Amino acid sequence: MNPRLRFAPSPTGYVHIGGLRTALYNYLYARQMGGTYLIRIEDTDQTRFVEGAIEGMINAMTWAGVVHDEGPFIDAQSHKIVEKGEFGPYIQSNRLDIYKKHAIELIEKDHAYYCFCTRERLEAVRDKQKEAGATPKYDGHCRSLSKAEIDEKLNAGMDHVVRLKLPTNRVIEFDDAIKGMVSVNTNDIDDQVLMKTDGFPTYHMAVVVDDHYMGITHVVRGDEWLISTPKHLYTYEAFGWTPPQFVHLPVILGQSKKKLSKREGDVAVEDFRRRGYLPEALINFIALVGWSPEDGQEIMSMEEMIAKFSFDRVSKSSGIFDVDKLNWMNNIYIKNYDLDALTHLSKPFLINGAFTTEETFDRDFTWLKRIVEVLRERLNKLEDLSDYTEFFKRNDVVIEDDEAKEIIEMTHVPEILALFIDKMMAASTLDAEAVKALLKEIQKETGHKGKNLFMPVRVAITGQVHGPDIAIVTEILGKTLTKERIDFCLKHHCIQQ
RNA sequence: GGCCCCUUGGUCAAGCGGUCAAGACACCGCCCUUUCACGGCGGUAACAGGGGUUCGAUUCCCCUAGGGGUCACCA
Repeated sequence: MNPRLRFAPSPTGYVHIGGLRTALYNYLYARQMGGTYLIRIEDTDQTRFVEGAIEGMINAMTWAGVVHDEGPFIDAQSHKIVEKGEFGPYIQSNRLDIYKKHAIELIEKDHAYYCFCTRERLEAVRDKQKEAGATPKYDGHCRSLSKAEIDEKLNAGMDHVVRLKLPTNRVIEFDDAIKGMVSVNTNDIDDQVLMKTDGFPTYHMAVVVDDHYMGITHVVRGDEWLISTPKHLYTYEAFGWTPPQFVHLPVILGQSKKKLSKREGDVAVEDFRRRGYLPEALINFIALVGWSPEDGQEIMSMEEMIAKFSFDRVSKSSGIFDVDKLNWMNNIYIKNYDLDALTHLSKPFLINGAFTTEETFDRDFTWLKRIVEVLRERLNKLEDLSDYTEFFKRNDVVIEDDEAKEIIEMTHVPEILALFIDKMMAASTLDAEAVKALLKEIQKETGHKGKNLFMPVRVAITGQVHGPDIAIVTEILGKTLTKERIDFCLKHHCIQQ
């Protein structure tokens, strides 16, 4: 059978980093098996729908490189959502008739029943159960209504839901691809609401029906669904359908060992994109939270992950999202990225760092590329470009700390700087090599060398005691800017002899 | 609280009865470097606890503890 997998998000906002991993694992397996990966939108809760969320999610997934074969896509021309694939509609709110028809089928087969209990009554029942120290559970009030009673209430137009009619005291067991054998007694599960008062299905109804009709062979989803799987299994049985293979993924926790949440920082893939994480790095990293390949390789392309992925190497326990390691990995990708492409990706941060503007970017491209080239090895994320180039934004030189202050105040500094300016202005070309040669000359002429020579120049130009090779910084700045800065420094920070 | 799942260094993780218990991130040294970063070399650091089974348990079973999930007309 041709494997078919799906990622089924609710359009309630952004794509959570955990959702990205779920989608990725679905994708990796589908690709490895030569199967199909599709996206289905689970928008059965009208109250939680967020405008534009579907588009946002599709964009985010596309950016990450986890691209689906079927489901909703954004049309390049109209920017409207269009569906591709034979198994649609892929948006659940467009499938209401299907769910309704199947709910009725279940009722007719006596595997589901109408329930007319009001929310108030249900709440009261729950409260009473809780008070008595029992587990809250539907009390089965409407389970055995007579045909006449049901018809009467229905005809009277009473609000109702449809509930699954679970058998009592039956153990439902299944073999999860990651967790292994899991068994739950139906006595511990509720008669799940399948159809809501508003005519929409609940998740539990919709997944089963959709996964069946969309030919889903492997349901790969978060751990939070593990407990409700027996309900789904029973529903498959009630319909007489063959259930798919279930694969429940461990959750991703934040640094505080709590479920990764907005409170702890970035959780949306859009956030990582905005900070200048490369999609290849983010994907590579997130794949490794909960899975590792047999050969232990850590840096992997999508193709390599597709080749190496397997569910039986996915961890059973939850993992912590370690930003330090993500940063390390992102740096590796940044260092090895195609320089032209990386420079383009760096555009917003270069603009922010005041190297260029929207208008001048193309004109300055070669120069900007050089900047990215010399800075890339120290970037954890493209966003850092703004920090590392902070000093370029100013026309004055701010002495960073006491260490820098001590250096710039040394008595021989004005002499060196004056010489440096003279020689620099006289130079025909000012590339890094020329600057080095020129510093060499100063060394010969003044006798100052090593730290005593290089550091004053560095501090005079940048105000800092660290940073890229000073010759390269000079090359990037050019004659005019370098001179301006040194002049400023001589005037304001140096002790004149 | 009931039910279900999980438990190797600070973190990600190899391991699937016999290993000096890999590797990576982070951290700490040293080297490279006329700064920083990169890179190279090295180091600190773990099988939650208790019972079994076995010639032998990190590995299999049970109990305890801890963590997580779930108990909605949310997904």
